[in-house]
Amino acid sequence: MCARYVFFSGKAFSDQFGGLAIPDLGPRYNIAPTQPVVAVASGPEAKVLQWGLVPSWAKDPSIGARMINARAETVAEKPSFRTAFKRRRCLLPADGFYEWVGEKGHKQPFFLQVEPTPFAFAGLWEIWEGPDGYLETCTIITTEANDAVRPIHDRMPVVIDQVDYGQWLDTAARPESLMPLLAPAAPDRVKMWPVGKAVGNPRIEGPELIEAIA
DNA sequence: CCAGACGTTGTT
DNA sequence: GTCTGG
DNA sequence: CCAGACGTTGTT
DNA sequence: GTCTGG
Repeated sequence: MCARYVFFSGKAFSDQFGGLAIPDLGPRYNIAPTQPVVAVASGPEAKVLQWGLVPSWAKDPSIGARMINARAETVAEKPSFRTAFKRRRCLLPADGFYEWVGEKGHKQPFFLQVEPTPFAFAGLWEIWEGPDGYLETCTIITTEANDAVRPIHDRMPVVIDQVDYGQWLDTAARPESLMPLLAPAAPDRVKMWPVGKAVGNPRIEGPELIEAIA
């Protein structure tokens, strides 16, 4: 899964979009569900979205906290995601993410990167209309882990390559043509190392969170 | 027909 | 133990 | 994912 | 909003 990630700066990512202005929320070393995140939607258009997709039909937006990931294998069919998969795909820029290994009480966090950085997660976004206005939210698509990640986890976030940004954000793209983009990244692009347990607390933030430990 | 679900992950 | 919030 | 709450009434 | 279960 992908439930915590890192995004240092919009500058390098902006260059990948020919200078598109990216909102500055960072640098962030511990982005957690329900928090605001940077995304690029079709256009391309940069947006700030709340992490945790709230379907348009939801009665209560609290469901978003449990919709932080969508499975690539079923995203085109699931009622919560299929509308966004057809019409509201996005890219979520990132410099890395975290996974935890081991049993509760003894979990060891790892920091993982997919080179070259920054990279972009495949995401979906949605609009929810509540009594106090509109809420725009998003989710990160996951797929099976590649050989590099599998030793620590069986799922990983989908990374869209720069060459495929246009296709992923093309509102006219046929859903079938998008499925090949939802494959795991090549194993040799993944770098990972163990980090301190402080990252577990979503209120702790800072570059020391991604420093390798012995 | 209406009522109720609609999700992922990890763990057991 | 389980659910909610970040 | 982990951290933190998990409840009501009355009073200040 | 749409689908499934009763």
